[in-house]
Amino acid sequence: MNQSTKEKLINSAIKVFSEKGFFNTKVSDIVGEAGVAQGTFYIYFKSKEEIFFEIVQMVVDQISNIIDKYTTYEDETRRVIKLFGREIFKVLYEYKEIAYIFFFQVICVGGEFQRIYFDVSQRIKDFYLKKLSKYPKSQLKAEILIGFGKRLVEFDMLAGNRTFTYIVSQFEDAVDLILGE
Amino acid sequence: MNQSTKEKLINSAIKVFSEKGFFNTKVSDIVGEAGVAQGTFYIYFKSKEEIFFEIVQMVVDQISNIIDKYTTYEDETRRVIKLFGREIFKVLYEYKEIAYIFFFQVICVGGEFQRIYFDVSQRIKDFYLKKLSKYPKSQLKAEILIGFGKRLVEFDMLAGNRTFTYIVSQFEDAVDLILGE
Amino acid sequence: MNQSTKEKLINSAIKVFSEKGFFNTKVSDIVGEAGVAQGTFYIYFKSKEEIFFEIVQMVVDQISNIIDKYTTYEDETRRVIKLFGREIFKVLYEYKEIAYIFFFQVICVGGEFQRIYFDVSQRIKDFYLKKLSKYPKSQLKAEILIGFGKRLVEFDMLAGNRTFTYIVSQFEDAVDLILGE
Amino acid sequence: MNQSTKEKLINSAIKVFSEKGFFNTKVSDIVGEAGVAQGTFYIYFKSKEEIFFEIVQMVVDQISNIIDKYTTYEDETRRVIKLFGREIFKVLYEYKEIAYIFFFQVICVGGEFQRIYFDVSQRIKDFYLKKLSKYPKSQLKAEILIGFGKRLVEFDMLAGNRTFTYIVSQFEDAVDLILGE
DNA sequence: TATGAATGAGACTTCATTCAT
DNA sequence: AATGAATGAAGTCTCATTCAT
Repeated sequence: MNQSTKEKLINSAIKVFSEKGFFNTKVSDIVGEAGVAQGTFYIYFKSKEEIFFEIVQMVVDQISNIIDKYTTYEDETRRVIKLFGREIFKVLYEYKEIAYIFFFQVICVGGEFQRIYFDVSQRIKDFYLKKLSKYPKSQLKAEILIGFGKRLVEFDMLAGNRTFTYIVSQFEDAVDLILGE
Repeated sequence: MNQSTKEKLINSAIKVFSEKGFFNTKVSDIVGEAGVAQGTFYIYFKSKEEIFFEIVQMVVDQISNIIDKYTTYEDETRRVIKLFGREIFKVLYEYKEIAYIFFFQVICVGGEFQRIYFDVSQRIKDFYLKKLSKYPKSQLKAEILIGFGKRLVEFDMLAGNRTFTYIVSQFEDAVDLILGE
Repeated sequence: MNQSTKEKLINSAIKVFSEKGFFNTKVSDIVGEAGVAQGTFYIYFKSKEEIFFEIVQMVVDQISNIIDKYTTYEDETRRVIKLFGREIFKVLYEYKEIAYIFFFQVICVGGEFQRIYFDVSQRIKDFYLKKLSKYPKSQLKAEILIGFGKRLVEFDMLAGNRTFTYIVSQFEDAVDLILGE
Repeated sequence: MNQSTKEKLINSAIKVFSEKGFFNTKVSDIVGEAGVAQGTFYIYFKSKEEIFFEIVQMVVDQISNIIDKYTTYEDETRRVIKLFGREIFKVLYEYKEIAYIFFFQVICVGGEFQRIYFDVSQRIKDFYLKKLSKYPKSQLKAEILIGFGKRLVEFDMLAGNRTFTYIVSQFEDAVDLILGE
């Protein structure tokens, strides 16, 4: 079956938002890219904010799922964290454009989006904290891991365009360094 | 002496940009806050971009100076890095609103601003790299330090409103953890 | 038997027009109320104007019939006028929503509708004139009766929601006052 | 001094509203008539509703003043009512276009405007009631006078374009007929 | 007949920028 | 330098109407 019109709009919006940013994107850019009429947009979305929200929600949901999955995953800490990281990076790598939007646009849009961003961030931190609870300086280590993870996404994956393998190996090296050994 | 009109405009712009973000700020907000007429703005700035640029340049200059200062500063690595960090945090702490703009707005505006942002980031990384050149895994350690530093600024200083002392002590702990001991 | 689709549309349109007015009513409101699809509307009506026209025509026809009936009705003037009034009020009372549309919406829509409105008004006036032709100041009395009748409809029946009996008795009192006794 | 821009807009709006009605008037019609740019409209008025409101308020104020003036005016009832009517008609005659808007547009726009319309109507009725309080059937007579007055405005003055003298003499005749003699 | 997604013209509104004073 | 009214391009959004199924 063909892509539904709504899907076409979502995909076009992802493309355009990631190219020009939220504020520099006009609804006319999105419909132009999708090849539908201006009015069609408003059948599916109340506003530009709404389609942006749906897109952001996609990343948030994916990340949430991974957090949930590994929160209850029983294994050696170091292993769990590495697997968790690998999976997060995999999703973000696969949906780079959406990841770009999430990491580089969400904060600026303000309003509820800022909250969503910090919320996800907090949940990742809580995840690390829980896993590291038996380690000394768990708080500090959690912060370092999350800071480095974000750095990897923003600079190596999105801006630097490094390979997935590189990202993951960097992360694993960092885990080893921080957890000792 | 009184603030010059241009200074008034810059200060108002800093306030408003940091409250509402670049795109949600109207020139009329800036002049309203400054208490001058709409037209006066264009005597001092060619456009909204230009005043934003001047503000961004203020942080960039400060950071650049600190980088330059410590690049040629000869002392034990760990000490240099800690002093460097302390000074960076001090400036950002003092000019929180400008820091907010730099960390949360610059990337979204796009165009040359994105370049400026990554440029500063790169120079800090080069600084760390140079200082850590004798350490094993210097590349990784530099990345971790910079990622954690940014995390401290964004989450603890700007979003979380922690004290300056807290920020600095966290940073120093991280340096010790990462450089060993 | 079931209401035909066209009847459903007419009835829904009457409801919605009388609630929101012609201009504030969307075709989507009408079809929504009727429970049919948007496109169905255009099978039965060329445009929003056309369904409005059909509705207006319903009142106009009813009033016309009553005028015709009493124009050739031979009896004492006072009696004829009272009976005529009673019957007009009865129809309007029964179809309050349509009456509302006729009295409060038709003039604003402009175009041919304004003409229709003044046309009906003129015919009622002619009716009164004819019936009162033997009375002194027949012209003035006709005008007073028609002005008062309209007032009764607009303020007491439609806006004020008075009973049918009240309306009629007011009208009869006025007839007596104006024709003497 | 020249007409201020706001005055130009008000005058153009009066012209256009009275020609095409509220809903068929576009802001672009008003600014076109006034010879100013589209954006200029929004310096002075928040919306089309707002300029309409200001115009409606002009009639309401004038009528209110006349009501106030004659409410406390002591003289023979018949004389007071005739003078009151004459003055009301004079104002409406002088500002026919605004009167047209008030009598033929206000009801349709809905919302607060409907309330304003019925409010004025009620105050005129109260005025008549007070003046006629010593007369038998004062309620009925008040209603008749107001119904006829409105008829005169709508059909003779606005639609029929009769002279001011004609309107006033009709009204005075009606007063005499209704109050006796 | 009936559907309802799609269209696109056209309205409203905002706001960076200009310019005469 | 300073003003602030005016501009108009550009964007958002609505909705009557069409049309393929």
